[in-house]
Amino acid sequence: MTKKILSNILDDVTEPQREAITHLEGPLQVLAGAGSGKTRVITRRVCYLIENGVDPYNILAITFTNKAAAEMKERVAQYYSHPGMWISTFHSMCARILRTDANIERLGFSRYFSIYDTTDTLGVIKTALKELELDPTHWKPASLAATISDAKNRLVGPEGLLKEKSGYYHQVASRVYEKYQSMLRANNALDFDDLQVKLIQLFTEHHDVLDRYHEKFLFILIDEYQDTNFAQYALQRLLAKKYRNVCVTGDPDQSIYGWRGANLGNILEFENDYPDAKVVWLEQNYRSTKYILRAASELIVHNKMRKPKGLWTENPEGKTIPLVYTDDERTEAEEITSRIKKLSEEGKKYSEMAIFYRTNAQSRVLEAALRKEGIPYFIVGAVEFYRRKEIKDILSYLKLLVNPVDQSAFDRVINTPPRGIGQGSLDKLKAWAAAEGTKLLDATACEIPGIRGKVAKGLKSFAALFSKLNEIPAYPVAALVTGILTETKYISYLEDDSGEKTLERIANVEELVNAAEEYDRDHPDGSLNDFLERVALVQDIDTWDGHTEAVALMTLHAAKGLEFPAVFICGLEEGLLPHSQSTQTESELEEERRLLYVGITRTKEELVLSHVKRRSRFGAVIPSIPSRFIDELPKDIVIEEDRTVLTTDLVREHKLEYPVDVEAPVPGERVRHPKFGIGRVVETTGYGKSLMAVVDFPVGRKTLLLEYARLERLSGNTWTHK
DNA sequence: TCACAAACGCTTTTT
DNA sequence: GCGTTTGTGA
Repeated sequence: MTKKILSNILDDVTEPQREAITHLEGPLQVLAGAGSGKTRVITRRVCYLIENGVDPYNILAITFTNKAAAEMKERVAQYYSHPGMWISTFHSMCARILRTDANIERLGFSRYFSIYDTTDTLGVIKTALKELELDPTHWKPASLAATISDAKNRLVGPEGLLKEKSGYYHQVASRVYEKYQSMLRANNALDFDDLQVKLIQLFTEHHDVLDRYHEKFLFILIDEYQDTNFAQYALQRLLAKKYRNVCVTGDPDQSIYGWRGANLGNILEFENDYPDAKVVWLEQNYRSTKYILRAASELIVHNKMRKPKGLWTENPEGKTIPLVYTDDERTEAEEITSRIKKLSEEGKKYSEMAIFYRTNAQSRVLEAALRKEGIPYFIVGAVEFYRRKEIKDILSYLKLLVNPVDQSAFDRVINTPPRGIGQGSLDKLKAWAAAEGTKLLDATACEIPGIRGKVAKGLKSFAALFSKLNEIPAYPVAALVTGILTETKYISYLEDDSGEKTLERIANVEELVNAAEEYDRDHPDGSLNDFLERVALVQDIDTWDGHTEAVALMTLHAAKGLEFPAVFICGLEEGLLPHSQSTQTESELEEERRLLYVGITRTKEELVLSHVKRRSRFGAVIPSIPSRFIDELPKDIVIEEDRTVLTTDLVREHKLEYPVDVEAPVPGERVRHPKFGIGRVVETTGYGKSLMAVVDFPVGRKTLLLEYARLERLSGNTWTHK
């Protein structure tokens, strides 16, 4: 029996794959080219470990998405049941360890901590700014959030931030950072980054805990290692320190999360960290046709910072790659749609096709075109379900029940549905609670000086509501959610709003009840806490099962790790791909190139690229320049199909509906911007409403739409733009 | 306090 | 061009 499985595992693999699968102890690095059977190698290796007597309980596998984790579980289960084996993302693993064995209590939090998403984080930062009496129009909460997140991912604290960077901005950022952290602590909440930071802190400060996990995770596998950031790298080093049985897999050419702190160096320097590491290269591609692979390879060799590799395939040559050129994004969408229809008529399923784009904003037009033709589609990462207002409202009630000091959740529900409690009364309540040392939640049941009448009644009703909700058991979750809906009359609150979204909102709330029911069914020994944690850590991609009979629409980032027989990549234009915000440094540009590389290599058989002559952006029409990456693709297999009707002259002669009434600044001219200060104009593009200027400011290079940017001319007269 | 309108700022990618 | 924030009046 055992023999049979073993032969199964090694039956259909190539020599390099076998080497990786059968490597038992010591560090291992698998450099796996796109489509080289990496997932198969990882799952087979897990099986092989179990086969050789390793207890699944002692294996930790880290994947990039929950979806990938679920798939791996399923695949391993074909061979073995794997009780006790951990397959999860970094973030889920961190949350899970922190909540176990009173671990997080050692760091001064309770195990009922809330996990804050981007929206919650932004809210806390805004409150922090208010308390520090800083102007949020000048100190952008989003930018501060990014600075803080970046620091955390490098394991730099507020003091560290102050030390490493001079300048007023970082002084302020450091203060906000500190305030933000103390507020999170008061709320018993961790943000996404904290999950990792706190676990590292726990491991560093409490060696007994780390020792325990050394003995548990004897074998560690980390996938998509090229996209790990410094904190994740530190976790890897800590966890693998004792037994060094760490296997990392990845492809430097597919590193696309540099902007999120991912460090390509982690994968490039694995051999320095572990000089005795076995290195296996997987270079045979099983996914794509020869043409597709050649297009991808010829593109990626333009990256200078890279280890060269020779990806090859025995697959057939395949079809050439059309590069469709149309007038605008609408005709582009129509062209794609009609090709999808044609493929469908030829027998391809909709679920075998995907459209990739650089920015989410591009999905709207595509969606409209698909809907018009009645083609089913699924958008990965539209407005994420769990980030919607109505869903966050209900979840906030749940969060507050689990974690009564969660102020973010409190702020959200105190007047939702409306109870006549406005900002003024809320401030009074908070001040009083702080002075009395009372919990905010308890304060709602108290007599507050200065609060009478309608507001006092509203507070009382909230207190009564909450004690009622507290009587409902926390599990099953679905019953509690239904209880909240009934007691708060949430549905009729939604119905009071006569807007167009009302029906959709109600449907969403019902969907949440379904999700809770599903959770209860799948997790008989679950808990509300666990449900909330899963919800907080869902990724867009997780909600897509891949079996639905629909065309998949997603960003190039979301496409990582997937494959489709037919792929459309649209918007191959300067400013979009590469994106205008990512062309300042060579490494940013190389990441953009890798992004297109990832997109191309998702394709099995048919690839269609497209770009347009002019595109709407910020509501204005802007002429587009073909992406520089187009020139880097092999001309004999990437064939342009010009479907444009408008001539360039028509565009130039302003036959379009917008007027030309903006006087352009001249390159070299000095200008002042209300936020960025004084800068020098580098170049101008477009005309009329779409006139833009590229300006170098002390804070960096910015592209500004002149109609909106309040640019002031420093030399000579002020020009007017109406 | 809340509803509505006007102004604003903005889009890169996400755990 | 849109969703969010801010300002105004009842």
